[in-house]
Amino acid sequence: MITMSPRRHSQERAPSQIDVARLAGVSAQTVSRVMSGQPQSVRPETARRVLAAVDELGYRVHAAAASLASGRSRILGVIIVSTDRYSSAALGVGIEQAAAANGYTVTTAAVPDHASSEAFLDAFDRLERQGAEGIVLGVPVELDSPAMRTRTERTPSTRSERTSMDPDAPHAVDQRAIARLAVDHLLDLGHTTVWHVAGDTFWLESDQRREAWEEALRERGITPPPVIPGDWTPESGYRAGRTIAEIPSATAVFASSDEMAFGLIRALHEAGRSVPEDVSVVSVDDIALAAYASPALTTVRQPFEAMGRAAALRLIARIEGKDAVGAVPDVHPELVIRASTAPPRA
Amino acid sequence: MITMSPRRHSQERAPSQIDVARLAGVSAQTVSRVMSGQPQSVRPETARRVLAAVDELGYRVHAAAASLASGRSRILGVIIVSTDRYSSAALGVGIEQAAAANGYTVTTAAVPDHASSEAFLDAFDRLERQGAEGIVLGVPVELDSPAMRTRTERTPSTRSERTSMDPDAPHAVDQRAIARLAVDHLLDLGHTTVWHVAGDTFWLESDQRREAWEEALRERGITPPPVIPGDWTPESGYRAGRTIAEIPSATAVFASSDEMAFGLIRALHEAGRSVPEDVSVVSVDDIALAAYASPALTTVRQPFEAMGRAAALRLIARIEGKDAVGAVPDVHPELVIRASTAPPRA
DNA sequence: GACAGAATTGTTTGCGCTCACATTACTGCA
DNA sequence: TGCAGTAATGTGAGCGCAAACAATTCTGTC
Repeated sequence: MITMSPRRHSQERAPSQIDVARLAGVSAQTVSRVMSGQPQSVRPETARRVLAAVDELGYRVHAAAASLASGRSRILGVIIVSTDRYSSAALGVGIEQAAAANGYTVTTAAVPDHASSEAFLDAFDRLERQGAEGIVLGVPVELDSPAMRTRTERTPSTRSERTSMDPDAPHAVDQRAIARLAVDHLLDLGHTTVWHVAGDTFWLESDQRREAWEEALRERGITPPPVIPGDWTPESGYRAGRTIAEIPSATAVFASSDEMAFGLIRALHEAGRSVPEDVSVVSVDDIALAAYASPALTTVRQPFEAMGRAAALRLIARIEGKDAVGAVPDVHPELVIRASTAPPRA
Repeated sequence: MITMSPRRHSQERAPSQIDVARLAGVSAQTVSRVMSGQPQSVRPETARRVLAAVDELGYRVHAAAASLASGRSRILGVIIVSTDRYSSAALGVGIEQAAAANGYTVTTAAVPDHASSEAFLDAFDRLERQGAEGIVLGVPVELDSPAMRTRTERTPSTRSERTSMDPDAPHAVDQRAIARLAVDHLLDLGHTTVWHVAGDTFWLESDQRREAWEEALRERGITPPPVIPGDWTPESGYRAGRTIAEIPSATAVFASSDEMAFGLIRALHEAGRSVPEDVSVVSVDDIALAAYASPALTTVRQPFEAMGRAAALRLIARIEGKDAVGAVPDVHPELVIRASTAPPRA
């Protein structure tokens, strides 16, 4: 049996810039110039020779060395919550897309849902240590603590949601608009009030939607009914549904996620109340399965991929000090009317 | 207005090992020893002084420099398909978990679904350039091409699925077992045959399940009906459902994903065929919403997180030349019986 | 055909860290 | 008390690359 060193999986040292330079008959610096790709001052003929040598040797730039020498890593960090939730996944896809399109790599640090701020700071530190030039905060976090403050001053970061601090963050969707779209739709249908199944209060979005729901109701002179708590999951939606089923006067519900709407509707059906005949339901997200619920969900779509792309793009622009890195996509929520809403029974 | 350099977001250079060493009154090497954490030969008192200096200065190891000097990056690469599909997300969570637990960082490279092998090789190269010491292949890919071969020889990689080549890969779930679980359940219920809505044939799993489905049928002397194509999405399940609705003799269907089952059931209902009274449906995955379909889905659960953890763990073990990095979790599929299956009508 | 100015290429240096080895400070035991 | 042996720390070098600057080759112009 052949013994081999555990670490070296290649037979010999990987080719370096110098090997390429030697083979192409140029200096290492010229190789560097060719590899960095910019239409720099290298004669086409020279570049061709270098590229040929690169090809022959299978040379690859050593990112760590380049990063050390240049001070730039072109790494984007992403802090995500370790769930398989649709929204996180879609957000990640968008971030990755925008990063790749601009020559950035993304490295992720997952934290548990409801992570302590220590866990969060730790994730941040891990990304900084990796050399991340910017960090997308895909998790709710207190930015005002001294510890966070020093960090965000040091390395630029963007949250993927909009806070009350920067109400106009153009890359995050307006949560209040979401609630308003949902409530107005229900009210316009003729319902006299709208109940609300909130998302996990750990997330900023939850409160923002709840507040906007209350506000929309009050504006029409309606006193908001008590909030029914939830946590995004279908299970919590189911529990909320059992509560609502006991309230005969409830004919319209605004649920803060599609997944909760699935559970909610199931509970309603089990209690003999049909949707939308007895109870109308509007939810949020428009996941792939929303159209295949029974009944198909009327929901406020969030363009998650675009949100991810927008966040990454904004961050890259900030890192590079440019005003724009191509157009930052629009991230407006949109009401998708399907079959889970109807006018109240006469 | 204050102007500031675009790149430097910190006021001055980040503290380095030497700064810490100076403050603690030790050599840089000692700082290195303390930072690398192993219970090396450093007096507790010295370590304490170093740590205090680290804290005061806010020092962080510069991963790129460490990587350059040591030749080890402790980076795990992951190639994922850029969809928000539940399975990819959950797999990613598992990988990230196992990586973090072993001191590895993960960096991702997304490729479009149905990516060309060029796109795939490109993703691989990007990860290698980042210094990934191992790569998890979360995407179906031809491993036998010369280009892939040189790459996988150079840097260890693991696919997240099981191939026919290594039927015993202990970290990937046995797709044939999945199909068998589904088919046997249906047949045992008394159905005379089982129709199959396949997943996207781009994915290895699809074919493996289809083959096992055929085999299970033949073993009981049943000639398999034609395969109905699908691509994992609820839309494709819906199309398949319309096809099946036209076949009065079809009373049992094995759909290769829960999402397709949602579409399938919807189509069946629209055609006036009820589930499970007229048609029984078994699917695969057991996503969070499976229990909230109408009817609740009988499905073969795949432990995605565990699969991800297992893949990462195996890879790390390979990188470090160890036999084990803690226990590699079990990844057996499991039939979850809910409400979408029943005996055929008398 | 000579020269300024630009285009192209080369040389030197050091990024921040860990490795391998050298040195010094300790311990225990005869 | 002294010395071997070990524990704890320090020293020099170099990982692979890009920045800064220097040197060389090209233009085009009169």
